[in-house]
Amino acid sequence: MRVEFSPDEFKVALATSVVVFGFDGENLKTLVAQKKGQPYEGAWIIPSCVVKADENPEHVAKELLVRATGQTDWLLEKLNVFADPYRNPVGRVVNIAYYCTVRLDDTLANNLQREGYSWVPASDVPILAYDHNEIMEYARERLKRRVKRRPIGFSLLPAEFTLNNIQRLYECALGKRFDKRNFRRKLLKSQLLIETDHFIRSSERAKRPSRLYKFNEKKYRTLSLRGYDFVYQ
Amino acid sequence: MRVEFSPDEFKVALATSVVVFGFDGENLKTLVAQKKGQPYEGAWIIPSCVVKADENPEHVAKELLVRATGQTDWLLEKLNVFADPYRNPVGRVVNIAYYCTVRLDDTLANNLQREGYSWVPASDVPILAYDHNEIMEYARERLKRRVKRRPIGFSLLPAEFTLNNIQRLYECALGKRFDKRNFRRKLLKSQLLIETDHFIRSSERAKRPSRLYKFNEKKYRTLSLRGYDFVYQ
DNA sequence: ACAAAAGTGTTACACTTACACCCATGT
DNA sequence: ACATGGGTGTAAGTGTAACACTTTTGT
Repeated sequence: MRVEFSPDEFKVALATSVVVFGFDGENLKTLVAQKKGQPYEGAWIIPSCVVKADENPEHVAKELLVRATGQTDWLLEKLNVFADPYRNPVGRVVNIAYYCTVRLDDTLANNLQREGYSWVPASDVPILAYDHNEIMEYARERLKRRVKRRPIGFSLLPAEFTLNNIQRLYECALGKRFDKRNFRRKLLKSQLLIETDHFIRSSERAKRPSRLYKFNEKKYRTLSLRGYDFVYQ
Repeated sequence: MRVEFSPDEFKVALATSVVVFGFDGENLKTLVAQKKGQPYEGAWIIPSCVVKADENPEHVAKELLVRATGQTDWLLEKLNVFADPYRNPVGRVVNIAYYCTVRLDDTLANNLQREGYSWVPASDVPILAYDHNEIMEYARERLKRRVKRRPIGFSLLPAEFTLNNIQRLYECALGKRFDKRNFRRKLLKSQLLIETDHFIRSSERAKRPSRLYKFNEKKYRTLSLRGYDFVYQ
């Protein structure tokens, strides 16, 4: 068991990647970028950044998102480290990956487009450079677990949403279908939703408008404190 | 988004730590070591090791365990990375942590003692150097989740064990008590146990011997393949 | 009027929980 | 005989899953 470091052991570089998930009302999306410069020029990658030896990877990841979107309130969660010796051809680079969820809206989409990012369906991610598909897969699993265990879904939805929206989101995130009646019953029983007086038409073809709900944050905080878990599986 | 590395960004060192859990039939234990040399001489730490820039951290972690115990079949699971910039006073050291479970027996205990390791109760870990208490806490949570979700408990038990053993193990790992009748019913229904014809007396004071069971690995493999989750919470 | 999606209840079954006594054995 | 932990069953309640029709609205 050797835990002393000699100077020539400080030879590793750090990178950070952030998997961002968004939901457009229909499908779950994730953010990718196109790599400039060698190696892998033009290849798709997860938004990523070099971390210098004196930097905090989470800060660097946050700054990356702030620059890309102009938006400042990012709640990142550490995913894991990806550290295969030969994952990067230029040398030993250890990647510390994060993930987060975001409310997709037009301003955000436009800012990102200007910066060269694209949203792709989370269920159909292209081949990515390095080991980024592995990181993406890991993030996907984490999202599944989070969605099952707490009402994280709300961070992907607009402030007001329909029960159909949230059911669709859960179906995308977990990759299965739910019975409408059972889903609603369970969700409403949790008291995490507040019924509003607003209605919206889900599409051109839909005639009858559907009711909008909002997230009961106060209730959620109370439930969390008591160790409540949402659990939908 | 900068993903090009300049040579002077390869300045970070890697370490790996392995949290090892064992169960002695009564209590859940974890392995600690005493640090030699500065800094933190004599402090308790999680078994840890330097990872050179061309090494695979999981291999290094495995070798550490092989050296310490003489035992070679280690199934490590990556926990996470611990990468605060100032977690190590000698420079930027990024720690990639693993955990594993082991059947505690006398040979193992003796080998470890010779190497300067000690088992401490998992519920009462001393203050550790660096951010090792944080790593330990993280491992503890992971163990909880694993125990809930799959019959990982068996990897902590001897080949044959009593229902009281396994209940005690679950109670230690999850930090709560279970009703004996309900616990047994649930466990036996899962068909993951095979009843043997062997009996053992749990202690000097116990008069009636209790029946030994063994793990039904075949059944488990079938169930796993079908996406079965053990789930005890 | 019709097309489209919104919304709504009931029943059977499985699982969970709470609970207390007799049994087998060694001393 | 008694002390010790080993072992067992039942009933009430809760949650889950399967199932199809009516309502509202825009065109």
